[in-house]
Amino acid sequence: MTQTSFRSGCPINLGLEVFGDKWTLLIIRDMMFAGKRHFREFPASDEAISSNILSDRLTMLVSAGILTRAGDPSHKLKAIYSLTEKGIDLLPIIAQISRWSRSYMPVDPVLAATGEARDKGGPGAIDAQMAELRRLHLGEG
Amino acid sequence: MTQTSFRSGCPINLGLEVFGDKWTLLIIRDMMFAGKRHFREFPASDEAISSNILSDRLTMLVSAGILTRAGDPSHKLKAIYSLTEKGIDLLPIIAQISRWSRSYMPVDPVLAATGEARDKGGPGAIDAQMAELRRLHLGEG
DNA sequence: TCCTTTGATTGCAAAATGCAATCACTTGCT
DNA sequence: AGCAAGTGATTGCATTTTGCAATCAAAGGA
Repeated sequence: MTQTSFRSGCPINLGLEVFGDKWTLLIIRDMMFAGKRHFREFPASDEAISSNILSDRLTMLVSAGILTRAGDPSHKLKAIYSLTEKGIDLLPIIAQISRWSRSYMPVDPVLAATGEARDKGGPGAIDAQMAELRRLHLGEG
Repeated sequence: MTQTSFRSGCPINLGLEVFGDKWTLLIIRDMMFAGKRHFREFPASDEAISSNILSDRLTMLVSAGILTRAGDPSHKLKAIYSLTEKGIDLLPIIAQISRWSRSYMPVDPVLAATGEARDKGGPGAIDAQMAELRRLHLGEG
């Protein structure tokens, strides 16, 4: 009985059951845009995630197949988190959330700049960033 | 002091602070794809939202400017919820969540069909559905 | 040896969720 | 007029999740 029971088979619902909370996509954001790969890097963001929630979400994301966890060869206590293709493919969702917020919410202009540049670049800009993420995170499989 | 204090001015975060939970986007989904406009229609969905949470989210969505609430002229107790432009503009986010789930989650094929058709129609299909939602929800302002 | 860094875990208060029952009011039917 | 059904919620209460600070064991660096 290791089967998770979902509330429904609706695609919208299934996505929300995985990342429908206030923290999960911020972790993905930090990995994608700030290059964070180590546990202790995440609480440094403005939203200041606490370590218990961070630990919970990282474990969930690994078990969901969105991240992988590997040991750092140089430091035995250090873990390196990487995006999988499933994780990298969250970028279009994040880009749309960014676009929506830049239209309707009081965003910080400095933080909005990266999203504006991406929009200006068209669909090709997202594809390019996804290709770069594949290089960084799936480099040697 | 009616100002909500956000965790940060990051566009991703600001979106999550509004709809980053397991229910809000399902309500929007039901309005967009099932044409639901009345309180008692929502709990009929597979996920079976309970009335206290539904009430809380509808109030929040109205105060966030994503929905409007109007009385039904024929029934004094009946309320009609409508999407605003800000709400209609959530469709591209929902479409991306749908696309991601159809790639990576065990979606119900019947429920996935509408998303597949939308993808097959390209960006024009989303624009067309948004135009139709404007007609239905913003018809007479 | 001791101090720092690492990825967490623990304890506890506060908030959110989930579920069932109930509410005040209106409508439709007879 | 009377009464059942339908309306958008609210209430009470148990469970779960969140938020915050302190702490942990293992490893590395000096």
